[in-house]
Amino acid sequence: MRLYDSLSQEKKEFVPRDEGHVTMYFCGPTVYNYVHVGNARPYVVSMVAKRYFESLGYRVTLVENITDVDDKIIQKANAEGRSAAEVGAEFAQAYRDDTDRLGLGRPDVEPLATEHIREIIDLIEKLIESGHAYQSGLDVYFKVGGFADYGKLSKQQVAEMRHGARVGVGEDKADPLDFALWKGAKPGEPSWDSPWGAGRPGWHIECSAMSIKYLGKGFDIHGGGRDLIFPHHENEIAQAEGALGAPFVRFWMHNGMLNLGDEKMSKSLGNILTLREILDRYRPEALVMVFLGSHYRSPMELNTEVLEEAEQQVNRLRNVFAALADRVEAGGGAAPDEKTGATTAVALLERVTARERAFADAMADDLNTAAALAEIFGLAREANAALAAGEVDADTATQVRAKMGEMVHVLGLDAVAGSGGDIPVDIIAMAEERQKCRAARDFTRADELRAAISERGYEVRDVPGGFKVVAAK
RNA sequence: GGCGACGUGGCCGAGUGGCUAGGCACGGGUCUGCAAAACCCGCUACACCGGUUCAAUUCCGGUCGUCGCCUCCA
Repeated sequence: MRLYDSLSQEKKEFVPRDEGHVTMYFCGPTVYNYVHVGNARPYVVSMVAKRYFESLGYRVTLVENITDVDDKIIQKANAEGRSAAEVGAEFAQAYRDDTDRLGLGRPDVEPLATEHIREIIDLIEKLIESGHAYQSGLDVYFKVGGFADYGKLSKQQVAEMRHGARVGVGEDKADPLDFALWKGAKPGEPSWDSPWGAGRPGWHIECSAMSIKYLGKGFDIHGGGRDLIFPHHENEIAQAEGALGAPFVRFWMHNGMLNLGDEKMSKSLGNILTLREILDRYRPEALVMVFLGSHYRSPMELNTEVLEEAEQQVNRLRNVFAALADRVEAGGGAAPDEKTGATTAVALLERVTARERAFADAMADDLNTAAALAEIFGLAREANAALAAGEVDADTATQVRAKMGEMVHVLGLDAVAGSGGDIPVDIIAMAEERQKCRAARDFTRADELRAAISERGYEVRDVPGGFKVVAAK
């Protein structure tokens, strides 16, 4: 496959460092509150990438950190009279709960900064020994001027950056561009013992320390939002390569930002910004669908329109899976056909093969999920058409369903292939009652029953020889 | 000011030097007691101005506009 690397700014052929094993690290959220819906994008991108690599037969180790110590967490804790650890733990769990609802599974490792203080201190010591860092008062800073490649990821000129650089209060840096590796403890702050006294790690160092710990030097893919390119990832490179004396990462993968500026969203729904709120209003797979609909590197709109549209797209895929399942359940062969005859099922399987290939090509081209998704929709139309024509036998339906199931699985849309859950018996009873009314041509009563079923969140459809009840949403 | 991305049909959004993206919405039809689902048909675009080319939405230059980053925001 070919993967875009933000450092070289080009698509490159992706071959893992270790044969058969892909190593990935993504920057997760800082948990000072419920996560913003924007935090869901790198999570979804990384999980889909993992699934894709797995579909190619690779073993994948995906590490995604959770930053549970930083200024905002401390601020919130102090404002609420709680400990920073308590606030961090609460929202780290909320983050896991929220992303769990997306149904994509969990990264292989989700390290917390506070549980890796030892590794962080070790890395800082290495940087001091190699002359890349220095102690100043109770703080330790990285010496940017001593790292020749500084700026290579963000394409910034060090001299230019120096113009606008600010130095915060209480900081005593040799160069305004130097950044904190270790911050001496101030009153009311959580701290850990270190060779430089009690303090806490700077933001960037945890990712260098933890990614190296779990994935080693020169691992395959390091990802996160574009906005992290500078300073976060630039600094990670400086720290890691300064300490390792070797390349840190092989591919830098950055997802585009979400555009939430749509006034309709804020007007009608009151500024939905947290992932939690979105998931309370829309099916999780609809949000995943929205993410898949645009390329991961592109900026993306997120508003009520696109979410509602995605709900429709989810319905469409659900329907075709349900139709295939029904065909399988019905069993038997295809209805004899006048023109196309027995070859139609074969033709459909050929379409499946062609679509699978196009799907694979799209994903192999820098994870083009939008194009891959188009293949699934195309196949949905073809399968529906063949089903409607009665040209699909149960065996073919089984195969088509399995192949489509594999495709939606790679994209993390397993939910659309599911049975949709059991229909409550009383709903079934109402639908049966309705059938009797229809048979008796009591359409008024039949329509009342359908309305009642609809109010319970289900939809009854008349199909040849009976009826079908589906969850409305 | 510096770095980077981007301007596609009613909306979202892929992609390409000449060949239908896809979805949603909309209109017409088939089916149907009604409806839904599904299928068929229609809707055919590429900011603007130059240039290169037999041919540009697709390459090059410029203009206008939008967005992200430029010290701690995915």
